[in-house]
Amino acid sequence: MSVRVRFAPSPTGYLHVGGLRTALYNYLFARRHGGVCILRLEDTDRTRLVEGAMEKLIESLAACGIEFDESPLKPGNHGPYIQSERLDLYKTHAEKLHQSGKAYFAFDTAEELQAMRERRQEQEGGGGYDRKKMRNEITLGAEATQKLIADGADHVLRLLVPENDTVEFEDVVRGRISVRSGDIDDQVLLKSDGFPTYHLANVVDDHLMEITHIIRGEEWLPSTAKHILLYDAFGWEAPRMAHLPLLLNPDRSKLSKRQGDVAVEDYLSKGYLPEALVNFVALLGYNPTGDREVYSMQEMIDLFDLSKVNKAGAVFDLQKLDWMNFEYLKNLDPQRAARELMPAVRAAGYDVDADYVARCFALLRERLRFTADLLTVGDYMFADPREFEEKFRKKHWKDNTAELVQPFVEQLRRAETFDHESLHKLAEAYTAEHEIGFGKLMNPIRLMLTGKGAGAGMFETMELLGRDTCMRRIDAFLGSLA
RNA sequence: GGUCCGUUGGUCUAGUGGUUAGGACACCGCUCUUUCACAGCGGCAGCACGGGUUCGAGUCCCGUACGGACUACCA
Repeated sequence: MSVRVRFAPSPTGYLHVGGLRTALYNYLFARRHGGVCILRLEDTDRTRLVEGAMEKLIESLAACGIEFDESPLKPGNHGPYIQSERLDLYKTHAEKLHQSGKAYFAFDTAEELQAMRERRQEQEGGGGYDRKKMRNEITLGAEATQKLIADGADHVLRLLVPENDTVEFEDVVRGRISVRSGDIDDQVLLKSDGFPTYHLANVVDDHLMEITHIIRGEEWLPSTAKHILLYDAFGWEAPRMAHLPLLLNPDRSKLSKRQGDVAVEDYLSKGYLPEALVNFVALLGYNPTGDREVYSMQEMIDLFDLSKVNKAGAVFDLQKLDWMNFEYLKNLDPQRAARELMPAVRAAGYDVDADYVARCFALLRERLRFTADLLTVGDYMFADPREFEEKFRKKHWKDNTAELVQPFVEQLRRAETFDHESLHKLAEAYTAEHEIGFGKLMNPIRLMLTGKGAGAGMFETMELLGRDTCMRRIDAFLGSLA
């Protein structure tokens, strides 16, 4: 049987980084095994609909290189792929469950349920839905139940959980898990608005869509027993389960908005490269080899092994993300960087072309954290410096510096060629002749040309800037001293 | 409270009975050097605890502690 997996987010309006990892593992697993990866939208909560959420989700996923074989935008043979368009399916399956005596109707109000919970908490130290004491098909009988429904009473359908049973299943990452059925609540399957709950919709869809492996976050582990019960009730075989460890805040609680960014789009708009984010997130709770950190998508696919996924949650460490991003930044194609930078370059009013920006990026990339830093870290590549760092100036510009540098400046003005190699030779000859250290000459030049004490090699910088710009800046600086 | 799950340096991890417990981030130091970076080299630091099983346990079993998730007509 060929592998079919799905990523099934609810449309909250953004893609959570934890969701990104879940989607990624599903994608990797499918690709690794020549299977199919499906995107299904779980929008059964009508109170939490967000406009345009699906498009955003798909966009973020696509930006990270995750594409689906079947999705709402690319239907296959198992559609529809949006749960709100599958209501009839849930209804007919719920009916089957009711007819076979595996589920029953209930009429309790929210207040009654609340009161019941408080009572059980106090008197019995907890417990789920008390089916023998509440208003439902079991206490009321079939006839009264039918009449109530016919009269239009609000009702839900609940799963009749067997009393003395043990639910067991094998999780790919956690091994055998077993739960006593007595500890499982009579879960609501159909809500009073006619929509299914997650549990029903999920099970019905996974079966109908012929999902072979459910790969999802650990927060679903406690619900899985309920789902197994549902598969049993339908007489279906359950897919293989794999519950991924949670992504954690630094304080080891579940990764949340309160403690930082959780949306993929937040990271992308801050300038993290999607490849880096994906690589980073892939290694949270998993490492295919243990002695490497950087993997291309193809390598991750080739090496992916679900059984190697860790059991413990992993802290989302921004410092390591930064490092990972830098690893990708160092190898980023300068032309691509330039392309992404051009709008900002134009907006800043700099009259340079993409090729120049690309060369600047190649020169300065090792001093950037994000691509966009080029415009600040390397501002002097685009405009003459207006300010000169006081500390650097004090340290490298002494009373006799102008005098010492003057002849070299004239050599620069007349130099036959202005490429970095000949400039380097020129400077070497000059410092040798005047018996001064290299820094004595180059630091003042750096100051005059860039205004700051941090930057790429001076000769490469000068070559890129060009002679006219260099001389203009030097003359301006020297002129301002008088 | 109950149920379930987890626990290798500060963080991410490799490790499936015999290793001087490996790698990475961060941190510290050194080297390189025209600045800042990069790079290279070195250092700090770990198997939660207690019992078993075994000739031998980070690895297997039990317990304890700690942590987390779940406990909705949300997903």
